[in-house]
Amino acid sequence: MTPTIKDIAARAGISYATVSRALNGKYGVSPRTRERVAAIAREMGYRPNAIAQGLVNRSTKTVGLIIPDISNPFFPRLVLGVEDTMMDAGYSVFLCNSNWKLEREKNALLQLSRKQVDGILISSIAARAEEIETILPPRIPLVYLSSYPQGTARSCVSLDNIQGADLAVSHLLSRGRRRIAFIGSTQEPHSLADRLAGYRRALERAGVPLDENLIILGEFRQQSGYLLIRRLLSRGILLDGVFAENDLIAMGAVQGILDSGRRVPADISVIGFDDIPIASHREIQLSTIHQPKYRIGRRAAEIMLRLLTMHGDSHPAEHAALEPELIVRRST
Amino acid sequence: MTPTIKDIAARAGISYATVSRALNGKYGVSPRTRERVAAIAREMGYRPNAIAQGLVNRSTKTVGLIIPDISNPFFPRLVLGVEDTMMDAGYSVFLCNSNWKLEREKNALLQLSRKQVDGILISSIAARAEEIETILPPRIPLVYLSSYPQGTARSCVSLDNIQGADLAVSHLLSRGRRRIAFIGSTQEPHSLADRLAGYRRALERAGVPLDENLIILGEFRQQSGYLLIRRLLSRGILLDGVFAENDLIAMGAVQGILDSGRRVPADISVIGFDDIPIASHREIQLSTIHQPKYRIGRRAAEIMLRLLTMHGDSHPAEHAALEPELIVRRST
DNA sequence: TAAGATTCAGCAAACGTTTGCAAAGCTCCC
DNA sequence: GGGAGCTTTGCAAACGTTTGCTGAATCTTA
Repeated sequence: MTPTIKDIAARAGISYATVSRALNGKYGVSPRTRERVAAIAREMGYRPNAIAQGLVNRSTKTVGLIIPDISNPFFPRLVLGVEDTMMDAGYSVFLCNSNWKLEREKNALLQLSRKQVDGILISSIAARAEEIETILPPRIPLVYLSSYPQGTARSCVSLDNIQGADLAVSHLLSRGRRRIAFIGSTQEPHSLADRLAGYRRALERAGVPLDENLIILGEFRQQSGYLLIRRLLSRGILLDGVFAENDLIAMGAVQGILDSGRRVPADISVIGFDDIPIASHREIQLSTIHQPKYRIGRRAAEIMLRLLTMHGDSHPAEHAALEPELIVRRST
Repeated sequence: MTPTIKDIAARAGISYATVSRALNGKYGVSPRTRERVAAIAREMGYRPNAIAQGLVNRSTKTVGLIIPDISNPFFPRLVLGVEDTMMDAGYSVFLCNSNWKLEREKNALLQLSRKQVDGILISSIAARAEEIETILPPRIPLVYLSSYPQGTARSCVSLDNIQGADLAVSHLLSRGRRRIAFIGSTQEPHSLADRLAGYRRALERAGVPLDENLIILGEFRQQSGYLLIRRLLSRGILLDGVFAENDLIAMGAVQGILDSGRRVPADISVIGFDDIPIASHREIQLSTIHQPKYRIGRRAAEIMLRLLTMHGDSHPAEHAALEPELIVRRST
């Protein structure tokens, strides 16, 4: 059995309350006993039981991080950003993958609240805040990152998606493209809405008429981009540009375009979103909107830490909207 | 405040012991009170406090997962495999990134043991088992995945690295290559040793003399592969094949070779290891040794679950060595 | 109807900590 | 030498559960 505070107390011939105080550097312990306790603790290989501490302190030094899918290349650096900063602050993080399912997201929220996490960071796929926030006790710190539901009063860290989409589409327009398809995913309703809004805004500002036939939706996967663009092209619909809601879709679209005998970017320019690592690869060179994934994670974690230390006094929600950045590469 | 078992008891006018038994389906509660308790619990939105349960049950339904770097494309699917299966079994998982540093790995181990995790899965960079196993209380279930230290008596799930390297190098030999460089990383000593052993074995069997100048080491990064191969080529060392310890290095090597004016695979064939997602991309087409990352994760988690339910009675270590699979693509 | 068996519920201890309060010991000064 | 005032320590409750033991109530059976 691993030694407890009582074992140390017994060995030192003092009460375990004193041991606790000595170990925690609390006021009211003589330097002599403090040292003695420290020595014995070291010798016995004592490790504080964080569960017991959590029970009495009502704080577990633990947060939950919910994302759709760690194997999607957008998320690893986001997660790393969170993990690094939380770790540095002495917190552990529970990672939960929702697999793009609201049910699993809710379930993760439930499990995390049972586990008494001190806070939750979530890249949510929920469309509306009530869908998930009602699951949680109202005072638990919650920070959205990268994607958040409509109508939330909680802190968010994300890119300005409207602006980003606008940037992407404007770039295509500046390349003389006029028939620009939008290929998106229904998996993240709120991101979709924003990026679609940016798409519309850019077209409108340029005076290019919107063609609803050019808007098609699937999933955030390469396969999806491939199939959707092929279907579009095979229906004989004219287009000279594609704005994909993420890079995976964009890459699939590029393949689909090539496979249908057209050239990229000569015939059709393609731009994605996210700037996942592979997009910059020499053989791929996908134009895209850069998202500073690690920074988003770090920033969200920093906000979380602030909420955590504020210890309940008024939660002024912080909405950090990072600036999107256009990355022009070979595909446009 | 979230309601506790006592609040329910008060509301139902019974002792909280009975509530506990009712909620847990324990023997000795009449159907009537059982139902009443369930109803009240539901109505009050009761959530069992897993921390309190953990304290008395001495089990937290939580495991730790330590990997070097989630942003390395090898790990996400591994992590997903673990997370999915542990989640299904009702466990939560703490994710820790060691950033390839032994110190951080040890620190994660320490934190996890403080947090009273029921078990630990680790993709360790430690060279020898003592370096890390001495940190842990001896009875805690520990499973290595993908990479493990020398001299451990714990369960492991990994590819047969020697066999995999042999396969890769034999493939290059079968393509008529005789001057085959090995580009590896010092970051995982044990994997390195095995893959180097496989490299040697294949050469020896083919009667091809080993040239120590062809063995160079750096890190598991693309950049590293690029720089190392360029250095090699610029020194005028002849070679017609490269076996890289992982795909990232291999991809860097391919770039380096191209940039120095040689062709792949015409002048120099390149094969990697891992089969990360990008390796199969149409524009990349890297030959490699496939690692079933998700399956490794799942398998390790399954072993963990078995250890967890065996509840301490004799830990027969299980060493699962999965079969490597050669994937031939354009780079060879 | 009474004794024995069975069902149901409550008491209290335990898990490993932290911490408010009280007691004990010491120093110091008059 | 006797308090005052301070420092050091201990006692015990608390955090939210689970569970062994005991007792009360109910049911069986002869």
